[in-house]
Amino acid sequence: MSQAQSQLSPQAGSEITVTVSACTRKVPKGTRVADLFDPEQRSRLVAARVNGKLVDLSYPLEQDAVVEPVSVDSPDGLAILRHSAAHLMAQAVQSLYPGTQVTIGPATEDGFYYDFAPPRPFTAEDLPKIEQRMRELAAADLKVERLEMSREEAIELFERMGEHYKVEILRDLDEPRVSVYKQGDWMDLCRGPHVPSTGYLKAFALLNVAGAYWRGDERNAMLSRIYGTAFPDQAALKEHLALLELARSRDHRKLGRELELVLFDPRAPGSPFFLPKGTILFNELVAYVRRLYRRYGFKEVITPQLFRNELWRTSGHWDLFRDAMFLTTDGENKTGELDYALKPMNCPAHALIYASQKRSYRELPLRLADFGRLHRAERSGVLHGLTRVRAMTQDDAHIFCTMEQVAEEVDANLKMVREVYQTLGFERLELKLATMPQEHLGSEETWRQTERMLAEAMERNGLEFEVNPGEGAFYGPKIEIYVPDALKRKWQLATIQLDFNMPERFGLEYVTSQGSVQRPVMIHRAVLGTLERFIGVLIEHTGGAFPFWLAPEQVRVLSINERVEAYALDLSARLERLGFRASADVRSEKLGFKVRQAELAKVPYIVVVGEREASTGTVSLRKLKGEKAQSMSVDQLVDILKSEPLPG
RNA sequence: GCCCAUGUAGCUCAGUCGGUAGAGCACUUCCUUGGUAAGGAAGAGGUCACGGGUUCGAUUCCCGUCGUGGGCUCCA
Repeated sequence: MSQAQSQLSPQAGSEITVTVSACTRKVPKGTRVADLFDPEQRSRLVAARVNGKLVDLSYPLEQDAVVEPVSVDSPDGLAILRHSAAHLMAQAVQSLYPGTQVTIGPATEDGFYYDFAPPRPFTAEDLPKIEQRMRELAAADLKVERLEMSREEAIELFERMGEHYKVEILRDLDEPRVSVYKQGDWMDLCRGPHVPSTGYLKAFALLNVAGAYWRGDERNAMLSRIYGTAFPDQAALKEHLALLELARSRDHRKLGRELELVLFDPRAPGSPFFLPKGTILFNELVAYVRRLYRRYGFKEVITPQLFRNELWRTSGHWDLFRDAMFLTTDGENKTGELDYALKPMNCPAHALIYASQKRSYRELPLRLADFGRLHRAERSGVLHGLTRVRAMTQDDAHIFCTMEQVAEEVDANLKMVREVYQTLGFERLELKLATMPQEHLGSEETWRQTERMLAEAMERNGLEFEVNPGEGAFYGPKIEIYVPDALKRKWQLATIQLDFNMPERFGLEYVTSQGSVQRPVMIHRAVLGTLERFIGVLIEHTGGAFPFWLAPEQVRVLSINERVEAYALDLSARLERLGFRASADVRSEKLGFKVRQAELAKVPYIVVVGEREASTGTVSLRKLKGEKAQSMSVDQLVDILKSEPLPG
């Protein structure tokens, strides 16, 4: 600690040159970063970059440097604020629950967490108490100090404090010197930087508790994680909490039930029932993809649900995917051996179709599409409404093509993906290249080569992407396409994957124009991905107000009284004959009540008819969320309905 | 699978410091025939998730199972 002190005292007389915001000036050696800024500027600063490296505001400048301020409003600044909030929480927790060890506590994309090893796991009831203590510690405006020491000193220090996880982290570190942050009497091993004092933490909230494994490995101890978030000011925090609230109100599990789209029953965990309205949504999406298939040259097939294990041994699923497969047998089988399995993927079935006849280069690319039902034995703890299921339907297809055709096929599928998401109202796509995982089939050389092909395809199409190392499927690398929804959450839906292994395992071949025999390449791809998940995301994205072509109920005719019941029923019948999903609400309820219910059901066109309309053959149209009702003839209404676009 | 929480009417939730239960909405019937987000009345509806244990007695306390939720891990 004495060394830390001495670093802070400037050597009188010597000067260094610093550049701040393109202005260069001389300051005494040892000047603290904070002193380069006037108090007004300083109030929004939480840290600085010195020659590109993030440091505390108390950092003493020892040599010439370029200094950039890091404001709390910048992404870096916000992350620092949240990291400091995590420290504040840890301090509060340790003061309230003695015997609790700290582990790690980083900032995340929209908040922070800290993993603790407490004598007893925390529960939600602990949060208000911790939050209150945090407020007290923030109000005390404790100075946050950075201490530097040797690794050995730190190990000794944390041993003494009984922080065994920190000692473990220290033992794994390479650096000879480490930093420890101190606020009040509380200390934590940390790289930093941090805000100058706890008073900077003005707006934070603790959100939930959860279990988490030490270092993310399920063989390790289960720790107790507390999630929270922090913002520069109360207004921003409130806004964030409001967004979380909105997300809750749009939860597809809630809306799915309220809008009578889906049902879950404990007797089929992870397996949604699609109710009549949900089935319309499902089938309309499938119909849309089928229209695209005609345009993009896919041929649809229907393949078996259940296969003998021999198939899975051939495909490689038996070795690498068996844990996630439902194994079964038939009632005649006396051996008890589970010799069949429900398919978890369609690809082996399509390989069998390919292999069922001698193939010529003239047939390629052969694009086989399949809406087959897949089953995967997802572990019970991961199931989540429609977005994480055990029974699923993908808009799955496998393209068998020559090596030379791969680029064109990947391009076409990227195009299809962009078309679909634009049509469905998702503004942006984020792409990732998922590379060779630990468990994989095929040589590393083939992997690197195919990874390059996918990267080049994205570059060729002017698409930016990140690399997701080790996240490829076991049979090949993939382009993962993430879609941010209306609530800024990201979902992986579409995917394009290259596969050189499956063709090998199934011995797939084609005859070239020269008469020689070649192995085709297989491309796995899905656009909506898993329909169940897609529908879950779409429900949350739209809040249940689907575009007209997807709306389970497109028009509802509301009668004002019994005298116009026949007119209302005739009208809805006529619209149904024209192919629209129409219904009539002729109950003896007040109009306001019927309007309310139709609005809550998110019916896009609400048509009101009373005696005025019945006598003139007109309707009063109220569009969902629409302002004023409009009067028009039935033919005009039909024209409006007919003008609603049907994509594809 | 693991940690924590949780399971009361179709839905959202009260409640019982251990003596087998209640509201609102929805549902059924009746009254009401109303002009753009909730008209009124009556009725029906529950093995308090399931299985054990403690107890004179368990929906309530304890244990287990299953489901659900928040995460971890995995992945579409």
